[in-house]
Amino acid sequence: MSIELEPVIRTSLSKQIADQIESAIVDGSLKANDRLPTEEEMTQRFNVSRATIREAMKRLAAKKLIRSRRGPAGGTFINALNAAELSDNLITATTLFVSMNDISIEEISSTRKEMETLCCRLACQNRTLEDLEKLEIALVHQSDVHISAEAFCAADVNFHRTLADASHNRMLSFVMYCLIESLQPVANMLSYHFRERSVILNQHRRLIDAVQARNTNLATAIMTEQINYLERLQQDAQSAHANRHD
Amino acid sequence: MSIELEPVIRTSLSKQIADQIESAIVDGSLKANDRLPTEEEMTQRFNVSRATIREAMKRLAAKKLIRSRRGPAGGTFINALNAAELSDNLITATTLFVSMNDISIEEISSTRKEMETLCCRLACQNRTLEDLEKLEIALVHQSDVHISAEAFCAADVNFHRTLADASHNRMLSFVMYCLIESLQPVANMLSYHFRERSVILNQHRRLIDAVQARNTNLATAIMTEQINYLERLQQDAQSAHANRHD
DNA sequence: ATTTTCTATTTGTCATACAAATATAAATTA
DNA sequence: TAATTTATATTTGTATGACAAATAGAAAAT
Repeated sequence: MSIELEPVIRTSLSKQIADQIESAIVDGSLKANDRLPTEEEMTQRFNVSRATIREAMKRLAAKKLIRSRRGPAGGTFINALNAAELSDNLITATTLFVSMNDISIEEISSTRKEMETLCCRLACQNRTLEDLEKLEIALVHQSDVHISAEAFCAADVNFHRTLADASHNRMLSFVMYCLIESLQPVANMLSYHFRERSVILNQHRRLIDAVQARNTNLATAIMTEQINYLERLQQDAQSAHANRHD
Repeated sequence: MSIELEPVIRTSLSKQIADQIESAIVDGSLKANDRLPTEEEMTQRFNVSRATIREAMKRLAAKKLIRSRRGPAGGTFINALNAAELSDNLITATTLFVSMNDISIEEISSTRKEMETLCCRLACQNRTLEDLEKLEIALVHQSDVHISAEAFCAADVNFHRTLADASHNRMLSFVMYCLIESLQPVANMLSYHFRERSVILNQHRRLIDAVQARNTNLATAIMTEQINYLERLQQDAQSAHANRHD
């Protein structure tokens, strides 16, 4: 027989259920802090076992779309997602993308350069006194000579995030979080050396001043200088590493 | 008694297991297409029930980190993640971010404008003949007058993605996927009207020609024109909507 | 009035069984 | 012999039932 049979799509029940609920969240029929039915109720509603319901819930929990609590007033609730939580997801995804697809330093670096200079332009335009204060605080933290390499890196991420926030464009901030994190391995490497630390700190000092003065050209120039500097350092480290293996 | 007791952190077992495996993927100890032990083996390895292992697996599956297949040569495998699959995750996150945080049209639009013009610049520099062919095909699909509004939107997303890919910067492509999708509701709205469709199609036509001629200024100008056009349309629609409720 | 205890509810985990898919080996057929 | 079919073992998918742990609110005791 040569009848063309539709290939039966067999998606697991837990995925189907998770997808249904996710759609309901995205299209707004389920709102933040809404409570889902209990697992027991859902077994009846969807006519599947509790194990299946639970697997569906874990799928949603992995995306931070829901949270669960035990007890009488407990249950499963839709999460209100802020930028920090969501960017967590983005960062894992971006990190994996970079490592699994062999994205070159140049690709990351050039994208980041363009976007960070965009942040600088907007920060010069839109920065408030509060933004300047936050940048100063971030720089003070990063300037502490006693902090570990990890702490220096975290402080560096924080400085760049603060700068992104000063653009007063939340969409841009959101996207920047990925990129800042993606170039972090470099900073991680170099922060062991105090000489490189001071170069970075000096650039950040001048960057704040330029943003304060709303000097866009100067600010973008300093940012470009920093990212070029980081790119060069990483390339040097890579070629040194390659030579060791010859 | 006033002893300071460490608050016992009680993370669910399934989350702990999922996190362990995710770390192993991120740090490279688990590579693409590696096979995880069978669920039965993992119950023994982690000393938990199979249900718990399965909940952990579903958490990873939700992030597309693993895939599973039944049967003797089946099992659970680490996924090789390409941009398209990962951007799926990003798009949900971005869509939720935009809807839950009331990100304004201006914020999305200005970010997209900057980044799409960046794509144009790089596309003019780096485009190959293959890229041009792909853009032509994308435009042909979008030009079909018989397609539905949804299909027109999908074709529009495809065109902009193809343009992003023509930049030959995969990091940039990756980030662009979020933004293209974020402005999609607008396109969705206007694609019902054939007059607006033809405006978009005309802009795309000129865009391809400009990229082919490597005319950066012209390409970026057309892109800016399109995004401004979309922004204006959405603002008009919003104010019309607001007036209805006065 | 305050504290303690009880109780009911809900998620978290475990154990076992069977269904469904599927690759490989074995048996059958042309 | 070669191709096809059938059996078999393996692995994930689903169902069921039970109990543990957390916890909010009611009831009881102080």
